[in-house]
Amino acid sequence: MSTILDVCKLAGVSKATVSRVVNGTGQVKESTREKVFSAMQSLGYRPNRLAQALATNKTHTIGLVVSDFDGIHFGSLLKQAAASAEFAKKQLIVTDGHNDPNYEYEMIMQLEAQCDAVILYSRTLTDDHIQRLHQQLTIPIVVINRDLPEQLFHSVSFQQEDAVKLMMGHLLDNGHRQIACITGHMMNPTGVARLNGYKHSLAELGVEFNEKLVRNGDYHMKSGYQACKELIHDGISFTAIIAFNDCMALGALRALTEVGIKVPEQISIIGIDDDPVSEFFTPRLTTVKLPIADMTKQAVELAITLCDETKATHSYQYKGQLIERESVMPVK
Amino acid sequence: MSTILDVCKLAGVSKATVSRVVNGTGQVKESTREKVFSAMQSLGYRPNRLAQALATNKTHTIGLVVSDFDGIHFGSLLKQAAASAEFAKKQLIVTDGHNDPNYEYEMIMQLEAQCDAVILYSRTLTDDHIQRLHQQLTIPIVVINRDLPEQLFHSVSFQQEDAVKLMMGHLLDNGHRQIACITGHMMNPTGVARLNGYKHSLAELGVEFNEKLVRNGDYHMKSGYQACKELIHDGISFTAIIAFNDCMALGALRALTEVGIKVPEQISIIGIDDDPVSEFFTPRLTTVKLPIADMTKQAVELAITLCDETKATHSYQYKGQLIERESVMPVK
DNA sequence: AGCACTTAAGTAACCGGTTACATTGAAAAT
DNA sequence: ATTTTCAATGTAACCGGTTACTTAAGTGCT
Repeated sequence: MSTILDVCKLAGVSKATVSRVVNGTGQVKESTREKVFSAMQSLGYRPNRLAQALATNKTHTIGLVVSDFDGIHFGSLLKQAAASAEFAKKQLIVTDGHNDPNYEYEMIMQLEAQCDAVILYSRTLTDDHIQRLHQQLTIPIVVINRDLPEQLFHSVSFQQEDAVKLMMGHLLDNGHRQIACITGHMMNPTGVARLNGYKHSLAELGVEFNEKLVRNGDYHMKSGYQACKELIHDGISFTAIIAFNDCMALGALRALTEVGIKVPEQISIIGIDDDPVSEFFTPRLTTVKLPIADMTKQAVELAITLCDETKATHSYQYKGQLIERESVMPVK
Repeated sequence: MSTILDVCKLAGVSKATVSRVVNGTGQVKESTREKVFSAMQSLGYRPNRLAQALATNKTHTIGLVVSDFDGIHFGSLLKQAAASAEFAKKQLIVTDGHNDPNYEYEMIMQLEAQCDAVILYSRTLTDDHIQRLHQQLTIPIVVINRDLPEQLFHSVSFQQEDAVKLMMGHLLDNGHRQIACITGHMMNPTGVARLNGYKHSLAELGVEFNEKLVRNGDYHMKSGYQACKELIHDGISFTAIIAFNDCMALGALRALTEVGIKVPEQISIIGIDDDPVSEFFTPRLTTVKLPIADMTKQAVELAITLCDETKATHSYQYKGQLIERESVMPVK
């Protein structure tokens, strides 16, 4: 791996000159430029990005920190983040926090020298942690999918509760009153907000909340499947199922299909996410779209903007959008 | 962001001493160590990894280069890679090559100073490119999911052709002779190897190859759906479908379901991958497992090993494994 | 020819660490 | 008491770049 010094020797010029032609800064005589170029060429010289970063305090890298790689949206998030970063010619460093807020905090602080900005998709960090990060870090931080005290941070979030209300509204409009609910993890804000959406929708129509209709899932298909099996096994009566993501809805669909219950004729199902697979199941799943890719793209673009520009707080809120397909029909 | 010099001043010692206590190297008097520790503490000092990397020529980072983020396995690959790297306390830098071999080549060369090893999941780079990379790079490179001249490189690969033979064998054993084939991109080695598997299996049983039974797909559900619709529309006669991944198989399943053709009673379907969703469709999809997560884990571990150790060529080959579920039955 | 001004290139400090080597002081050995 | 030994620390070079400042060589103008 040749360094700038090798180029200097071969071209017979100083480091400064090589640096100038590499970066296209300052004045360099055409003939010198050519000498340097051909030296670089024949050595296969490539500037060491680490050294550049150290010298300029610009890394052209953005950090992505997630609480846990097993999170359900992580795949598409990472994919979109990688694509968006790449598009802007930034590198992406990926880190997870092992679901441990302190560890995660430390990881983020570590990234400071290595990134120009960091994107945080956390479900374990408290608001207080994030607050502190914001104060301590000299680089901007963009928080994704998290509702935070307004106007305090750069953030890209999703209206969780409203999205669930949209789902419930659709079910209620179709006459459903006994609506089973398959939740996600209840330790994090998303799960809580969504459950609130469920409860509030019920309350608004004066339908009594029935604990037996609520089952915990973990966002994976299997848990939706199991939750639904339990519901059936327990002999609970319901006409519709709302699941806190499409995967679990699809798992529930499978469970119903197995025992010969027809969807949507006997039971309606609605999910959230608009997972690409949802429209390939039979019946095609009705859902509320959660535009995680768009949100991620927005977050990365915001982060990149913040690398160079001022610090006025930006925040974007995304709303769910009902996608009617075939898994919901009016109750008989 | 405080530097080592700040710590020096506060603790009243030299850079060397601070470095020693940070790294636990050399001899340091206990009382000095404490002074330094408390200085670090009160400053919230964290060593600059960039500077460390530059000085030690150790980055504790591995690079992951893929041809294109849209590749079908990319999500799970990235997820597993991120998790494995994290587990070994390495950072991960992710880059894609825009499906352009020269750009990709350049990206990899760029990574040299930033990583201790790189993992390459490429479908555009030629063997010759990889050969050259191997010669030029001073860091090890692990090639994943690619069959290369034996013993030349570190690699983790999958027996593509054999896997398809496994699928075909299962269909043929069940009496199928008119087997439609939904392929993937045919520009890359994987697609070609798989199609060979299809052809050779047919040839071994003396079944004539019929071009009309072969349709190109792009590994996404929609393309499987469309390919199947075309097959039906063209009035081609077949008793089974083999698809070059589960997604397309599932798309085909959907297409058949839509037109009222029963799977597997009328038509059998087999896929490859063992996508997590496959067992939630009805009927549950019979498939051949492609252990992409295991392979990725292996590749990352290999890469990490190579960071420190010698250079004897390692290569791992994975085989497909038939997972019989419900989408294949004997032909009538 | 003499002067100011511009262009082209070099010098050296700096980014934030590591590390080979030198130095110091005290304990151990003679 | 003197020498040896070694633990503890400092000095300075180095990693591979960037960049403010300086210097040298042209160029144009009177």
